[in-house]
Amino acid sequence: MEENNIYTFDNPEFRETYRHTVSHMLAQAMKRLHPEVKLAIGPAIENGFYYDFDADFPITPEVLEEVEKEMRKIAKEKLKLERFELPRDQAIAYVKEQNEPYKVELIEGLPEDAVISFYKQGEFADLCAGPHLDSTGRVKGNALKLTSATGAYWRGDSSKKMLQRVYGTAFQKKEELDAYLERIEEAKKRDHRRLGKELGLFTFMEEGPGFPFFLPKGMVLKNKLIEYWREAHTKAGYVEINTPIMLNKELWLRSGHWDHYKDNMYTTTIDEKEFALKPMNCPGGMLVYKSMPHSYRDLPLRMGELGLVHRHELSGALHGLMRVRCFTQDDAHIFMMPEQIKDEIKGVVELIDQVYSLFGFQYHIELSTMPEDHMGSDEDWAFATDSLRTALEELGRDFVINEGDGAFYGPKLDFHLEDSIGRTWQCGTIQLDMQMPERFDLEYVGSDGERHRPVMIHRVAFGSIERFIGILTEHYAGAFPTWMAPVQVKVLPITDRTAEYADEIAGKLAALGIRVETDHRSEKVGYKIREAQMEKIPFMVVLGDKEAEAGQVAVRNRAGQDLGAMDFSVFETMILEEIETRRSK
RNA sequence: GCUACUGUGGCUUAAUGGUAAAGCACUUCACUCGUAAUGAAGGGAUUGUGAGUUCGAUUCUCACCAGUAGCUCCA
Repeated sequence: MEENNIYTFDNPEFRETYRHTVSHMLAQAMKRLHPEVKLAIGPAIENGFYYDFDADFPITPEVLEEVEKEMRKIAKEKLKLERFELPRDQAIAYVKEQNEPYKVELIEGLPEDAVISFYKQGEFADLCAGPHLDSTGRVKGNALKLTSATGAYWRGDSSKKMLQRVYGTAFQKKEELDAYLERIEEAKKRDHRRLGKELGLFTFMEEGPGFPFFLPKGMVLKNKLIEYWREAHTKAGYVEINTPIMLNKELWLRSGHWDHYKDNMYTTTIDEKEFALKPMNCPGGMLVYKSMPHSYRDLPLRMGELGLVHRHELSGALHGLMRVRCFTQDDAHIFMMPEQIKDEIKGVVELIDQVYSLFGFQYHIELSTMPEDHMGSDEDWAFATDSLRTALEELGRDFVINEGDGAFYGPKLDFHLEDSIGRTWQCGTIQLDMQMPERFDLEYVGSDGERHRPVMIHRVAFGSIERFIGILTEHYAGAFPTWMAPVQVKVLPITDRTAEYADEIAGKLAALGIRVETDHRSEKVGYKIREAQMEKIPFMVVLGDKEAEAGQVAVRNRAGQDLGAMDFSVFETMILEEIETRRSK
């Protein structure tokens, strides 16, 4: 409009500057009310900002409220933000004088010749590279909110002191803040933990923290996903195996897990020998490969396994189905000759894309490179990493690089899906592994009659079936497509006179393999519809005297549309077509 | 694991230093009804577990267990 629109939240840089300034106001307000609190850092983040404090009292919701009030006051004071610079040693002296040890540490981490900038607003000045708004008066006091206070390690290092992090968000208009808070509330309604309970999909018990219990309806989801998985993988030329969930220590020593992953493994002693529950499926797969000789003609050998793995995750990391201590990986190990790597990787990327597309998911790919704790030579890592990168480039796929985040045995491509409140979860992964075949001394006989070492890809598409179900639940807000819906049709007789006819229709549907329930309670049809609706059942079949007489069915879908009375055969064709094509809308 | 918080019938919530209230769900009865809640009656909790303070605790304190938010870590 009259002003240049670079000063609106449509401009990400301005949004960041604005929220960064608000985070300084947060620090200023905190210092005014609690001068003894030490300041750490306070950046703008995705949906707001935070500031880390070292306070010797808990920052409770009451404290947040007071601080928030003070922040509004600071906005009203319209304090000018002024930048000033100091040479490094003077800067250190300055923050020492202010008694801010974390700031001292920050500056000491900067180069000798650095010029250090500060921003001053009223009585408060903070170390900062900027940029900032020119005045706290630009900040809309009633459109800012401190949302929570939690712990966070200094410099993200769990061996360092835990500070208290205050999260907040800020907008230019109160309506924008309200809309944002509303969105968060809406997202909570589709939280898979809540829906999982409401819809009777799965549950957790105190007796098994982090170990999900699947209820009959959740089991349908799991089985339908597996059914689809088998179908897609058979078509893509995979075979399937199954290996034990518990194997002896020697195997885990050999695979390297005992040295690199033991902290996360459940171990036990049987007949004075140590065993471990598998945290990954690969070693079992290696043994299967080794159990028979292989020719180059058999390669690539794509060996799938729905493997149940156990990992002792930290208690604080558990999160519904998204982060559990035992889960089913839709794993596969592909053994091949080095020249087959690129094409195989492309094939897997396309298979994963096909799976995610079925559900209409948005996702992004990350390429994770060599971590500090790793096995194998730098050359092997470079070759493997390059194969992954080239495959993606040839497919024209975008990806981001995640430096040093690979598995200890190889680099990987990770596929990340978004949940209902915008958090991303790693699901699919493709890991190139040049160590495991070496460790297990895997071989194939080449066209030259000589023995050669195969290369291996380790990959998952769903990632964890449990996590995938969690994400699907949020994605569909519990209204699963008909092909996987735990109950596909609910038959609702209007009066007892049509009870028998309802049973007949339900019987016909069941005979077609359709998951059907009948509501025989003596309630009004409106009530029965309401319940079926809340259970998010795709189709309701309402049966009254009219339908019974005409031998028809009156169909209603969960979108609230009354599709009217139709012959059973018409409904049958419609629903079967929807199921067979796995239509998601 | 760390920091903070939470824990009341199946679910959602209320209340109090003097042994718990409501709605939904459930059971029964009546009603036999046309596309998002018919009415009535009834059963069901020793307030996560253990210990302490107290004449008395579900309420206060401590420990443990589980969960929530985030950090660290990860599919």
